Formats: sequence, C-alpha cells, structure tokens
Amino acid sequence: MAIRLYNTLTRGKDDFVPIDAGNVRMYVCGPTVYDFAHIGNARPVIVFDVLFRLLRHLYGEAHVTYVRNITDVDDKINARAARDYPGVAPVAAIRDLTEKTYAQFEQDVTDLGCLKPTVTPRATEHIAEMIAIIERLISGGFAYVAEGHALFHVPAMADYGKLARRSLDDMMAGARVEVAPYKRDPMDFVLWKPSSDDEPGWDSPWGRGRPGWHIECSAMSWKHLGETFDIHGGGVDLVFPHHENEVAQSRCAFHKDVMANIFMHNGFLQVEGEKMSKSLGNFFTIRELLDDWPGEVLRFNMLKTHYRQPIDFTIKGLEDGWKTLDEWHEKIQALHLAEFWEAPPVEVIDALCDDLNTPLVMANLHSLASRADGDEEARRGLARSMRLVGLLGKTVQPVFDRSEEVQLAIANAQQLQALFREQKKQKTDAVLAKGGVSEATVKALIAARLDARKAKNFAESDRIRDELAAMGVVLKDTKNKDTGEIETSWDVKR
RNA sequence: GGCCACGUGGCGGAGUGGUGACGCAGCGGAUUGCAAAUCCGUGUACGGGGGUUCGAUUCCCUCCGUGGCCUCCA
Repeated sequence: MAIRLYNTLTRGKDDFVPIDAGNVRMYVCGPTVYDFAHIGNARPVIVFDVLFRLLRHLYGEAHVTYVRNITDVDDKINARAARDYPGVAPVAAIRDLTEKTYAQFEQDVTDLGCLKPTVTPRATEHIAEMIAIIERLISGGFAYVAEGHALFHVPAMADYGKLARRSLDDMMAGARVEVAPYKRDPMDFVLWKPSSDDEPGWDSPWGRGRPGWHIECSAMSWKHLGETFDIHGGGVDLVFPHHENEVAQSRCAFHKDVMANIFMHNGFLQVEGEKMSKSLGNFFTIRELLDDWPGEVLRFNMLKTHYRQPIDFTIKGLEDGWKTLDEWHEKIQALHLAEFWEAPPVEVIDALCDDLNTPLVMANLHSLASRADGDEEARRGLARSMRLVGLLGKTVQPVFDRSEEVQLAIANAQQLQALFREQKKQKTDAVLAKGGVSEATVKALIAARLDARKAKNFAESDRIRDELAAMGVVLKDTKNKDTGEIETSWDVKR
C-alpha cells in the first residue's frame, strides 16, 4: 500500500515515493524551549510520531530517520534566560534554561506515547553549518552583509513564495512592518544578526552574533538529512514565513529544485471552542493535563480528528477517550506479547496511508473492538493496531517501543496482563486520590452495601451506592454463575 | 486590507456526483429489587443563495460564519 500525503507544495495528496527507500528522511520543526509546552505544541509531536511509526512499519525501523530539532536560541529564550540566570554568561544561561526546559518537554511527549526521534539536534550546536550556508548564499549572490547583519535577498530567488502561494506583490500589499533601513528589499530576512555583550553570541565572519530564526532548520536538516529529503513537517502557522524562508535558504545554498519533496502542516487547536490563550483562562500546558489525564487519553483525543482539520480540545472528548481506551485495553490484555507484533489489519494500514486518516483508524478500531469478543482475529487486530499507533498506555506501550530487555523478561501472557492491570490500577488510584478517597473506604462501603442488600434493606444499599457515586465510583453487580451470589465490581468514572 | 483553510445529526467526526460511516449522548426492549454494566433495536445532518448535471452534501460562483498567516505563535 502506497502512502499518500497532502503536500502543501502541490495543495493535493501526493504519492509518497522516498528518495532512498533504505533511508526515509523526515524533519519536523520542534519546540522553542523557554517554558512548559502547551497542548497545542503536542499536536505536531503526536501527528508526526504517528507518521514516523507508519514509515517504520512500512520501510523498517532501521530505514527511517526522523529529525526533530530543538530551538535553543531565540529572543524569547534569551530574555527568559537573562531573567532567570542573572550573572551567568549568556550562552551558558540559555544552555541551562533550554536543557531544563527540554528535559521537561521530553518527559511530556514520552508520556504522550511518542517515540524518540532518531536525532534531536540543537541549534546552538550547528552554528558552523549555519555559517557555511550563509557563506554559500552570499557567494551565490542570494545574500548580503549590512551593518553586522547577513540578510537573504528575496528578489534574488525567482520562485520565492511558492510554498505559501504568495506573490511578492501580495506580501508588499499586506506589509505593515517597519522596514529596517539596512534592508535592500523590504522582504529580505535576517540570516545572522549582531549580538550585544549581554546577548548570546558566536563568532562569525560578520562579527559576534546569533542566527536568524530560519537558518537553524536549514542547517540542521542539511547536517542530518542532506541537501534534500523526503518530508518536512510542522504547524500550519509555520508555512509562512518560516518554511518558506527555510526553503529559500536551502534551495539557493545547494542549488536544488526542492528542499523537501513533501511539506506537511497540522491544523491549529482550540480549547472548548475558543482560541487558547492565557487571558481567556483556557491555556493548558501538557503537564497540567497529564496531571489529570493519562497520556494515552490525550493522544487518543488528538488522533480522533484528522491532523489537517482544526481540532477542538474538550473535556468531554477526554472523558470519551478515557472510557473507550479502558474498554479496548480490557479486550486485549489477555493476549500474548507475540500477538501484538504482527501487522495490523489492512484497513487500518490503508487508513493511515491515506494522508494519516486517524479518525477512520479510530472507526476501524471501534469495529474491531465490537467484534473482539468471540473473534480472535479481530481482537488481535485491535491489539496490533493500538500498538502501531501508540495507544497501549503509559505502562504497556514502552514494552513495545523502548525496551528489548523488558520484552525478553515478559515471557508469557500473564506478565503482560499484569502490566495492563497495573496500568489500570494506577489510573484508578489517581482518580481516587484526587477525590481524597482511599480504596479501603470504597471496599468497606461496597461490603456494607452487599450486607444491606442481603438483608433486603434496599434503602440503605441504594444510599451507599449514591454515596459511592458521589465519589466517582460506579458499581457493577454480577451474579456468580456457580454460587448464584451477587458480586460487586467497581470502577471510577471520569 | 491581502492571502489561506474550514463550516456534516444533540455533541465529536469520516466519506462520497446517485439507496447518507463510526463513536458518545438520547429513545425503546431484554436484564435488574431499582439501577449500573451488558446485549438487541432505533430517529435526526451535509451554513445561506445561485449555477453545472438526469441527479450535488460531494464540482463552480457568491454571501455569511469560524480560524490561521501577513508582527520569530505548533
């Protein structure tokens, strides 16, 4: 099955044909690490993680290179570092800040079920590559130096604006920015800019300075993926100017017709129907949400919507996902480890291959789940699909994603099932803890209710049931087939 | 102002030029002391207006609405 991907360059779905099937190469613009990442930042990370997983499935794990950069120098970072690390040398200060912030980001996205990219390069470790590209651009007549800046001269590139589909005239008409006097053309953008002594800076042929916004990605993709590569991804807000300018830099530096063959952009996220913003009070960091919801629930919620559509992130959606994943985990938990490893059903792969149609994948998973009782192939299909898209959960998914030792240690179905149960218990405990309720209290109340029931004191048993319900505990009565006794199991409700 | 997306039932959300997925919620039934859970069954939709067509939710135009970019925000 061939992959088809919506390509911003062509505004249509293109067949994906890798430049080298032995090394499929993808670059995604990563976070600017100056503070906690918010849930909007999580969308591209999750979306391109799914693509990474699909590519690994189709081409083999050893044949896909996924680069997600770390932007660790930028004016917001510089300002935050100056504030938080007074007295520390600027370059050391941003390093301290960004290492701390990136560690947090890495933990966040790991909890969201994302694989580690093959390479996570840092901008500040690619200054030499940036300088090399800028020198090529200058010698090629695409860039110039003025007042300590190196600038890309946009009119020097014939088809600038191709990605964003903007003509220079359009942009001129909409321009509202004050143009720096040293620019030859209002559209020219900075490749390198001078730093004062209290700003981070590196030596360059144009004096001590720091990179412009876009050059880092040209440098890092070049270093790790080559002059051209297969897929370049990021949020739709990056189409212009970020990706447009990256394309200009890389193509002009290397004299290529393309930087990447396919550009993919995920849509934006809203929260409860409104734009997420601090002033509206609906601004959520990934960490805050992870305090209340398992990572796989956040991931599920994200994948319910196609990546190019705007997504409305809601509590109701999370509750829905919590319930659904609980059911699905329940259905697959008794399977053997080996049963997870086979290829997922063709309809799931086909849906993923059609421009990552994850909502259709979800529909297919619902179908598999509804048939799972009594249809072992459907049950296995559900398990394999959930493994592929990373929905097995915080405790179980790493068995398949990260740790060969763990896999070897899990010799039988019982051990894997124990992990599923541990995962479920952790989720349950977390909810009870939030409500300040202990499991012992729940069990005592359930026992008291059963006693009342046996005594036909239904008023009392119903009162206890209501009391438990108020704690978020839902009861399920079942009749033991052998003894005829009523037995009560329970679960937490979100 | 310029450019670009999107607008499907109560909610979420696929898809398609011709008998309208799927999930949640709702409703009816089985079950239950009553519930919950489970199982079975079930209704409602393609923003407005034009046009193309035998036929449009699907193609074209326009209007309205929402969002994005044009200000280093995924």
